[in-house]
Amino acid sequence: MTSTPSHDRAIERYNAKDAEPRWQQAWDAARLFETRNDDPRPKYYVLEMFPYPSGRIHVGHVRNYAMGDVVARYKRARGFNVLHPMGWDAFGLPAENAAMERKVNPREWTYANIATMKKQLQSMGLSLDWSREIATCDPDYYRHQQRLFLDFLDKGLVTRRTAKVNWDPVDHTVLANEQVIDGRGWRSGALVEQRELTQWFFRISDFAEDLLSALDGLDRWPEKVRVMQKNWIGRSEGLEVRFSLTSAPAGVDDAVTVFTTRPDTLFGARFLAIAADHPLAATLAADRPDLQIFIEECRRLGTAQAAIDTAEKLGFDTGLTVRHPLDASWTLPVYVANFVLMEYGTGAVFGCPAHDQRDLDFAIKYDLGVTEVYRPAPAQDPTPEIFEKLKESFEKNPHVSLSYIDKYGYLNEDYIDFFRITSRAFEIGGNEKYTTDNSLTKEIEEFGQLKEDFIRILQKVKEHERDGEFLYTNPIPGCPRYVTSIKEAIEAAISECENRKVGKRKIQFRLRDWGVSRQRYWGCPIPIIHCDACGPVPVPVADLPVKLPDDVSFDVPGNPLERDHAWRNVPCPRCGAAARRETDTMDTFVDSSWYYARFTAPWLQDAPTDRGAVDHWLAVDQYIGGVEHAILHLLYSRFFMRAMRETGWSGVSEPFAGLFTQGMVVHETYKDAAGAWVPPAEIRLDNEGGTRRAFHVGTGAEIAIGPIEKMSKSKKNVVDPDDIIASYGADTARWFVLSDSPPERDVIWTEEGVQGAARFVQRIWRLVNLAAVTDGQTRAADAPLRKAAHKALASVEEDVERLRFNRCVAHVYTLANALDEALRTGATRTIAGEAAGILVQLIAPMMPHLAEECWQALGRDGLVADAPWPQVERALLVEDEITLPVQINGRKRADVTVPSGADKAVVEAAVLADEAVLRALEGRSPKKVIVVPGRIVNLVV
RNA sequence: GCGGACGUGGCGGAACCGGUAGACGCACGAGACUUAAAAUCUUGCGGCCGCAAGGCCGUGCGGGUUCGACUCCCGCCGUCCGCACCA
Repeated sequence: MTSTPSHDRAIERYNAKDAEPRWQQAWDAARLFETRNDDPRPKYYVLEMFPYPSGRIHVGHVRNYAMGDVVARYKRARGFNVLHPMGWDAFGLPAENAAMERKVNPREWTYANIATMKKQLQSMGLSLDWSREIATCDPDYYRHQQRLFLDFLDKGLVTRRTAKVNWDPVDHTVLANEQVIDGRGWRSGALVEQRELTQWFFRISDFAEDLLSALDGLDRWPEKVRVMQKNWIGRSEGLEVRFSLTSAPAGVDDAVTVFTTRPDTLFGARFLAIAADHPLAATLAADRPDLQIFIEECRRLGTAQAAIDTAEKLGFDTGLTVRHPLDASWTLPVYVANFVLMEYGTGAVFGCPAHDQRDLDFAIKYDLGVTEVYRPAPAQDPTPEIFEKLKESFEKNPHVSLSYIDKYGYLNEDYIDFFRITSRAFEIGGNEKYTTDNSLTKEIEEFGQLKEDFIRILQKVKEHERDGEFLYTNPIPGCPRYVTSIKEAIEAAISECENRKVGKRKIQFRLRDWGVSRQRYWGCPIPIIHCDACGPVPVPVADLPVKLPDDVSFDVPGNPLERDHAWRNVPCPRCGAAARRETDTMDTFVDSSWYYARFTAPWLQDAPTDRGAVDHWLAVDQYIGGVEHAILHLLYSRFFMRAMRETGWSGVSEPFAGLFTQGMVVHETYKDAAGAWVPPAEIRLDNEGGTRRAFHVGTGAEIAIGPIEKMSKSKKNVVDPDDIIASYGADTARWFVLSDSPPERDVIWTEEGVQGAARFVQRIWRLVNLAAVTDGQTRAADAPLRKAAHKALASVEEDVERLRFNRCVAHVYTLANALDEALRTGATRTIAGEAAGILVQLIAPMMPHLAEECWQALGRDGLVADAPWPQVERALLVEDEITLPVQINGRKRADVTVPSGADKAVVEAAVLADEAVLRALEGRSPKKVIVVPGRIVNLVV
């Protein structure tokens, strides 16, 4: 007997509003997500980047946490002891801005936001261990950060020095290099000024080499992020070389040191250029008003960036000259130039106009001349006669062609092609493809038995392709006149300079130390007391935390800590004399650099971490967050783990073994006739006849649909998760953000999409309820259903592991369709119930509340959130029969069905007996039959 | 300028290691149920030709390798992202 899913039984609609809080309470009551450190099961640490408590969560958070929750719930079902904590990145400027604008206390404002957002997150039904919740603004958190600071200081990982810093005139604070984007503050957008201040620095550059090389081991990080960090660290190898001044003015070094990655072009040097901030420039400017003016101008233009491309290269001739390090008879003029950066290398460069566009521009402008060092080897195309000769001779005897290479000294594309042809002719390549570079390498690897000569030719081809060939017109001593590799020349130049003691090999990094001092109130106080006699003295560990004062006012701009004399004036811990607290607080990126480690034992009172817990849980197995933190947060955290290792607080050095950067949630924009932005909540969409139109709900006026953009308050294209959860439920919202796009790409939030998700929630509910009571008797319907269930199960497993949630969603739909079909064709209750159970478990990580409700409807015991993951029956995944497409000359002409294990001969016979095949062959007999077992058959006629 | 990613129906996307292009969803069309609507169900849905069977074309463009190319190679075009006077 058959039943129609929708009609024969009245099933109440699934009521998310009622069910969701009920199941959230059930999970809480069972303390399901509280994780114990001593649990013997294998650990799995899944973490999403913790939010800043700005006020309310946004859909971006929903997407981020939904993804993390899928992983957490799945891994839990797979038998892992999962750590999935949540906290608050709670220090930062918005709290102070709110204090100034609304006269609220930053602490109260922050904690109120935390309360709101926590409620919102809880309404999403996330499997979080709230017992480990931390807020970085809590003294119980930042006291340990102060301890780490002191320990780092003790180990020499923190220094204090005067430095030119990026000053944000709007936020009244210093910014790290990483926080200056296009010369503007990352938060305020104000043009950054340069100021000279005494600052605390974390010596991240001490770890530059390790931070760089360890990137290779982070194979579960996106390539993109690794490349960005690699570029940011910016390692370059080269030479530091001294150009001695012909006559040094009093009070300056008698030489200018220059860093170069191209010492092989030293003999192309025509001038020396130093930065406007170079000490030599400063000294000279003391009694040179015109130079002083020039330097001022450079500074003004310096960070303005407006259009560095169009900015003219400007120089100022100091009148000084230097001697060439390799030939004292050469002298070169010294310029102050606006394109030289004091922050990189030594703040001085030598200009080689022949081989650098920028140097050439400068040399032309100031008439400094050009000396050529390299000239490309002359291109000699082989005449057809020569080519034929080569070919012929190779065919006769591969060795002969060597003499041609020696004789003509060139290798060009034709020649390379020639080798491909000839090598195939000799059947040394077999079926292998010949591509330019890889295959040549492969060739060398695979055919190691080839005659040495041949290998030599191939290698020479490769070198040619990589470096070109150059004639060294003005060679460095000890370097051949003719080079195939620039590297060779560079090496020669470095050894020559080292031999003559005018320079030394140098590895230069772009990465600078991390300045952490911030002239702000709402941050972690730096635990230092300044004493006139003793200098900066660390606060004794016993006196921690240095707590922020609570009663502060923001009536005047600037840092209220500086005005709080009661807080500020304290005796020196060393000598007891009157002293002052450090009033700077730490960059908030410090707070987020180790919170994931604190989560492993957040209850500890006396220490930042417990070594056992940290070493057990770290590295985080799966970290998920926005790509905007690719450099700042992720690099700082990597530094922090290393610093904590040095100070004994951790035994690991990489915090995040797996990293995933999810895309944004974007939305259409809407503009009314007056050009004002209209929020989606006020829009009614009409899709009549496939044409999308938007109307205002209130006025009915047509609204223009604009481009899809990142959700922003200014364009009002924002949807509030609370509204979505209120009208559709958390599961619908979670399902939608996981469903439409691959997780690393942006997802477009659409009303239609959300409604589709909501419909599916009801459909699952209906199907599961029908499966629970179906009285079907058609055994034939059972087998395909079981097969479909286990196929979906296997596919979801694979795709969750690879975080391809959009594909998981598709597999679930496919199983739902199969269950629907099976119910309609009368599958038995046992099998329908089993399949429905699998379906429920598959959706459980994504739509946990609905899954519980369904689990109950199926009469299963306990909570699905606590149920072990079902076992795939591999036998069901194997088909008995398989339908193979048959191609004739690469075009599909027929299908044949054969037993799945059939060997080639059987398949071939079946194909050649097939009617459709015979018809398509039109009496021709195939020249060749290609059978790819289990895949395809192709007949060549 | 340097580096990276991407380009597939009306839309989001799928297609494993080179083996039936368009899974799954959204939107849309036709139909059923309904007084009606919603919900639900059935069905169609890359383009062109055809009543149909079927055929031809089709994964940004142009070439190539292969029995066979969205996938590999060469050369273009376009979009997005990151870095950018880095010596």
